[in-house]
Amino acid sequence: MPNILIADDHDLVRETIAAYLSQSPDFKVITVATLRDALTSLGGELPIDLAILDYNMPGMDGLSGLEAAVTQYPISKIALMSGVATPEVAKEAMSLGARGFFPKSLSAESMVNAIRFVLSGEQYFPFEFAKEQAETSNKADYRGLTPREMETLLQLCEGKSNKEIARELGLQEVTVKLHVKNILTKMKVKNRTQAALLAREDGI
Amino acid sequence: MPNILIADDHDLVRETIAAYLSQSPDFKVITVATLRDALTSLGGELPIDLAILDYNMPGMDGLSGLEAAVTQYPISKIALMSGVATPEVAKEAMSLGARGFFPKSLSAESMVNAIRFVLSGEQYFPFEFAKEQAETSNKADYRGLTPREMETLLQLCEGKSNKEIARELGLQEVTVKLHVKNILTKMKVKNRTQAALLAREDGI
DNA sequence: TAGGGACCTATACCTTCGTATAGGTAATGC
DNA sequence: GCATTACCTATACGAAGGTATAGGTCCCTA
Repeated sequence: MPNILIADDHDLVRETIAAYLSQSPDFKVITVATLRDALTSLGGELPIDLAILDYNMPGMDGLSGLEAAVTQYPISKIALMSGVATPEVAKEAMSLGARGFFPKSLSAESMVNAIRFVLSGEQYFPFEFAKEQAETSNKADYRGLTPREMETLLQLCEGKSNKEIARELGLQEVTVKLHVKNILTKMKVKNRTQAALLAREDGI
Repeated sequence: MPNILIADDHDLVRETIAAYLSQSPDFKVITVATLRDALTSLGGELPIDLAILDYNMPGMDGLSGLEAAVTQYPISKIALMSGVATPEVAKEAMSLGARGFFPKSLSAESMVNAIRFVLSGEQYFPFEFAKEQAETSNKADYRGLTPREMETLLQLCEGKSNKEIARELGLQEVTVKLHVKNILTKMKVKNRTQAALLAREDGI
């Protein structure tokens, strides 16, 4: 009977998922709330077949927590779970050696199927997720910005000055100023700081 | 038998919570994924005793979604659920008429208890949650800023100009400039935009 | 082929920001 | 008492940001 480790700092999420999985009599579920505890469990007596780590969890520090788990315990299958991570993060995780990526938008039913899939040795990466993200974020026409304005906004979000942006994009400073002005108008904000803040809130 | 509505856009979270709650034979659980659907259900045939709305969900738009639900369906009890919301948001929700606030850090067991509590007519607001947040954020000595600099930084994070900040804090503009300069130095950034961005990343 | 949109540049002007230097008050602690 | 620290203000100046107007090229489409 395969042992599954669920690591998520939200008790509610962790316990309900565990409870749901436990309905299937063919796997045993262990739960922890931090990366530290996850690593301890992976190194413990009980052999863990699959560890599902939450992307946002104390100790994860982006993907470095996942990397640590993958390198330290190559025998166990390590998967990432997240409600907020982008497809880029998911791909990065897979290339680091994760065996699966479970978005929280997955149905409970699909989750169980995906787990069986990974346990059988396959990699699970839902492409609908990648597509969905691409469609919803659709950065091309965020607030009606033109492509060039979008590039400028991205630089703005790094806190760069007009001069730096100009150098980066191969433009004159005046041109950057024009783009910035248009961005402010379209975003209905009063200055570059507010634009950067708002864009970040909207996930760029 | 009380009817409970769970509204959360993450299928995995929603369905597992529903599945967990359904283990208790004394309530019936309905689930939806958007505020729109939640409002439809609240206005439907089946009387909803308690609706639990996720704070981050299509249509919520901060707390205005909650407010809409509370005002349109005052007979049903409306509660808010979130994994990220601050105590301030929770308090605001309660003052808008929410009957409960469920952080996702709640254990599944506590969740059930809290639901019963709210169904019995009480308000549920976990104070440990508020305390925990207050301790972890410890805004007092963020990056060695003095109290006055901290106030200035907060204003900075709203994207305000020096003049606006001066008016807000009852200072001369020069004084604000001084505070801003010190903030930039202490935070090791080059301009106000980067300071605002960094402070936001650090959760203010 | 005429118009419209995205794009780039230029000149000019005013505002805001950031830095430097200097001087003053009040509270705290050795 | 004296040093330290936070705090506030002042003058001044160069750098950066934001607005306005105008003119140019490309490319797409009616």
